[in-house]
Amino acid sequence: MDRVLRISDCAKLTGTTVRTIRHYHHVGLLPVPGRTGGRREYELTHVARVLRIRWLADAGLSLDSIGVLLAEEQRTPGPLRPDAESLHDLRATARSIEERISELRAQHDRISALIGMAESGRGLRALPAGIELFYDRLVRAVSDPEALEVLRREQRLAELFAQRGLVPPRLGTLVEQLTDEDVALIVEFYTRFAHIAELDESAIEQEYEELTALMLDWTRQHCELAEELVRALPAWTRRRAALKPLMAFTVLLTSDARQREALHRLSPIVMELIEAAADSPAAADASQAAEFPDEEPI
Amino acid sequence: MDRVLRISDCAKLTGTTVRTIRHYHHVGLLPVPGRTGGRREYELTHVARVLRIRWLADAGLSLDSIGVLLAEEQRTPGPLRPDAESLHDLRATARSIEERISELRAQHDRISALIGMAESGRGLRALPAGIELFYDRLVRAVSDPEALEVLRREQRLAELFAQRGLVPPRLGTLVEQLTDEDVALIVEFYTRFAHIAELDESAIEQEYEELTALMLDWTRQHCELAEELVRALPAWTRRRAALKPLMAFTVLLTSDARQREALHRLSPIVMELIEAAADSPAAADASQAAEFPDEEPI
DNA sequence: TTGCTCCTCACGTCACGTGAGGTGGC
DNA sequence: TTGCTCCTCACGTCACGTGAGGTGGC
Repeated sequence: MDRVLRISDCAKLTGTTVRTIRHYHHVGLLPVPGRTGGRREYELTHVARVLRIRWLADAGLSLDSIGVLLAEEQRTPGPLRPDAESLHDLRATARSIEERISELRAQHDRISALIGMAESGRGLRALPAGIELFYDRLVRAVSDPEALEVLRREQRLAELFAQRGLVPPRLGTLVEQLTDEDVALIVEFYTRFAHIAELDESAIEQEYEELTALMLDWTRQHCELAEELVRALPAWTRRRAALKPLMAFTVLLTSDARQREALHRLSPIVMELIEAAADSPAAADASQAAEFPDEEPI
Repeated sequence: MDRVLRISDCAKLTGTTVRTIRHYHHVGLLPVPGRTGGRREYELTHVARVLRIRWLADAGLSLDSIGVLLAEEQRTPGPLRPDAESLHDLRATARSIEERISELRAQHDRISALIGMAESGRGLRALPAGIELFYDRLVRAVSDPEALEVLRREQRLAELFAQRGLVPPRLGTLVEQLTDEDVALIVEFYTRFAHIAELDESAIEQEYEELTALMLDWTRQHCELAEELVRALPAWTRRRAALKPLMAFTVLLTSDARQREALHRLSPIVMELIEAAADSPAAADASQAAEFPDEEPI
């Protein structure tokens, strides 16, 4: 008198598909019922089992974990009582769900920014708008063509760094605080850097020192802003070791041998400045780090 | 003088792996550079291309979408300017990320509940605690062994329904409002239902009608609570068509033919009551629906 | 006889990870 | 000579979806 349940009935009653039922057979989660004329005949126990599987799967558990959990069921009927190992597994799964959610949130932030840029017709740029504007300011202030070329090259490099996630949005608002005086100084720096190759061998050593002094002076005079700029960087880029690959990258974009040499001379100074700023007491606040989380080093 | 970039350099500079670089070659996203002695020699263009790919991938775009987007780049150098189709694709991707996030949030809610139950030693149950307690109340109030059996069976059924997500937590708090008087009425109902098979053929028709009257009376006297109970159900279960498979399920658990017949007689009444409550003006508020979203019908 | 459901392989999904087995440069 | 990196297949991942090709019951 009992109506026979076919696989399609089982699927409908459990809100799944025929293929899902077969898959659970395949991975050994669901016993294969007896068959008549080749057709499987399901019973209520199968339906109940599938519902349990789906219930746990809807909580994000893998079929493997479900298998372990339901194996314990065999020994103790009634409500599932996960052992210590399964409880650990549940917690691990919960954590990985949380991680996945925050990854997806980060993705959503990024794609929303992309959509915003596409809609505004600005085109997709990795650099924050504030930094783009800052480069525009510099370009307007530069008269020397060689310096302009160096500047353009550096902007391309900055775009590449930004694509790697090394340029947090905060940096864009910070550079807007720079005065015309600051800009003039930076332009002077770029111009002298661009022409370093034309100097006599004897004058170059002197020029290195003067360029270094220029940087140190500015940093000393704008101590707070400089520290804020450094602290806006992702934490791992502030460590000396991490800057090495970044430098390698920069050097790759610089074809002139003298300019490369200059970079090799100047970079230790920059690193020292950054380390000093990063080690200052105010740098220890965790809020910045949370706002722009670390990524793996290059 | 230019240092040759090996595939490992390219991977390091872009923060990826050698395998990832090769994969991008394989799917045609990244041109394969020339080789010397079998080794590929990468240039800055390759590095820049990989960085762009990673940048977009980190925003959640598929490699296919990235391919389309970067194909537009060929025609117009400089910043990417997605056409209407790509913009549409960006929006679709953003939406699917949002959907995925809310799925994962639902999963997290469920697994958190499971962990809570496991920690409290209660065992994993799909039924809200309030409903478990309600069944305990009923069990204590029942003296008839046959009625107890029907009750136990119904609780098992409720657990299965709960695993399918048909029993929102809200229902648990609602049933706590039921008085001892209500419980007595429900116990009477179960007891008479359990003994329906023992009646004469002639008396059965009368019993059906009296059981129906019992239900209708209670519903009329507790109009508000009854409506709230119905509205707590997921929206799709409140439609007449959706209840059919649920009934099929219930009948499956009922082996006694007379009880089945009773179910077939009583179920249209229940459906009418539910439909009436669902159609009442107060039922149109969307907040309930959002709190417990619809799932696909069985 | 025509649909319908059922059956068993078996490949596809998405973005790579992970060996397997072999070669070239220091 | 020993590591190290490079190369090219090719299978594995996770939970099924989607045909392919064939059979049994109404």
